[in-house]
Amino acid sequence: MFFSKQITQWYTTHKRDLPWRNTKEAYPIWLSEIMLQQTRVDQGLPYFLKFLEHFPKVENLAEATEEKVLKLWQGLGYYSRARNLHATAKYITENLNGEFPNTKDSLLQLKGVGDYTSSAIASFAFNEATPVVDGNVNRVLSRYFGIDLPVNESAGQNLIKEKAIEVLDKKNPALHNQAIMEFGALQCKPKNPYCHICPLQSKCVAYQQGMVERLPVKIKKTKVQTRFLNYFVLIDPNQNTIVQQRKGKGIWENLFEFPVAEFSKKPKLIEVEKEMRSIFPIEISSTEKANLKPVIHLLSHRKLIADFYILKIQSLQKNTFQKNQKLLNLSELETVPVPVLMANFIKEYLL
DNA sequence: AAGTCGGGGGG
DNA sequence: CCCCCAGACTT
Repeated sequence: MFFSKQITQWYTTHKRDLPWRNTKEAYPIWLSEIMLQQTRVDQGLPYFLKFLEHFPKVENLAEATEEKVLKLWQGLGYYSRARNLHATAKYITENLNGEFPNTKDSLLQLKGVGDYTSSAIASFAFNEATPVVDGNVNRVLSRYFGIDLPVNESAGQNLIKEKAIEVLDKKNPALHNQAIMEFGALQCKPKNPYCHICPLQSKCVAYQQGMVERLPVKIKKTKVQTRFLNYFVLIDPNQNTIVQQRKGKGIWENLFEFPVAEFSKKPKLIEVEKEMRSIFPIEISSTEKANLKPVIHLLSHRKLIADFYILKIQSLQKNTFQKNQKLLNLSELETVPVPVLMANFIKEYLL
C-alpha cells in the first residue's frame, strides 16, 4: 500500500493534463494507447487530436480508406499500428456492433493489442484490476525493487509482472496505472531522475544501494545495417510523376514511394543506371541527380541512405504501369502517404 | 529468443 | 553517437 499511496499522491499534484485521461470511453482510450506504443506523449498527442477530429467515433474510422488512415498516420512511424488500427475499427464496427470488448482477455484478441495495451484499456475504461507493464513501469519497479535481471528477457519480465501485481491498488487500478506510468515518465526518468525529491526514496532499493543509473538492465542487440535507396523521380512535360505502393512485409508496408532500386552495399552509378533501365525501358531525355549529398536517415537499428534521381521524359503512358503504381501530378504528392524520408525530399525539391 | 518495425528527443 | 519512448508481431 505504501507504494501505491505515494505514487498516486504524487500523481494528483504532478500529472499532465492529457485528453485521453478525461474520458472513460474505450474508443479514445484505445486510440491513444495504440498511438503511444513506443512513442512519446509529446509526439503522439497531435496525432491523437487529429484522428479524433477526422474520426469522432470508431464507425468513422472503420468507414475510411486505409490510404487515408496511413496518410493521417504519416510521420508517427510503426505503420503496422495504423493498419491494425483500421482493421480493428472495422472488426468492432461490423462484428461487435461498435462495442469494444470490456475485459483484458477479450481485448487481447484485437489486432495490435498486446499484453500492455489490453491491460491499459481494461483498467482505464473498465476498472479491471490488471497491471500495466510498459517501459516506464519496467524502470520504476526494477529500481524500486532493485531488480538487475534484464527486463527484456522472460525471467526479468516475469519478475517485474509479479511485482506489478503486488503493488497494484486493486481498488483503484485506473488511477494506480496512470500514476505509475506518469511517475516513470516525469520523475523516475531514464537519465537524471529526481531521486532527491522522490517520495519512494526510503524504500527504493536502487536508491539505497546507489544503483539507480544502472537500472533497468537491458540486453543489447543492435547491429546496424545500411540500406541504399535510389529513387527515380520521373517527370513528364505536364508535371506528372509515378509513385508505387510498397507491398510485402518490409518497412513502410502500403506506403507510397517513387520507383526505387535498393542495395545493401553502396552501388556504383553504373549499377543504379542498369536497374533504372530495367524498371523503365523508356526514352529519357535528361537525368539529373537531384541532391548533391544523399539523404541520410537513421532509424533504431538501420541506417538509410537515399539518393533521388530526377528523370525528365517525353511522356508517361498509362499502359506501362504496374498494378500498384499511380500517376500523380507533382502537386498531388502531398495526398498519398509516404515515408518521412520522402516527404522531406518532396517538400524541398518538388513543391 | 531474436528480429523487425519509424521517427524524434535528449544526454 | 547512443539510448529511449504508454510494444506487438513474426520467425
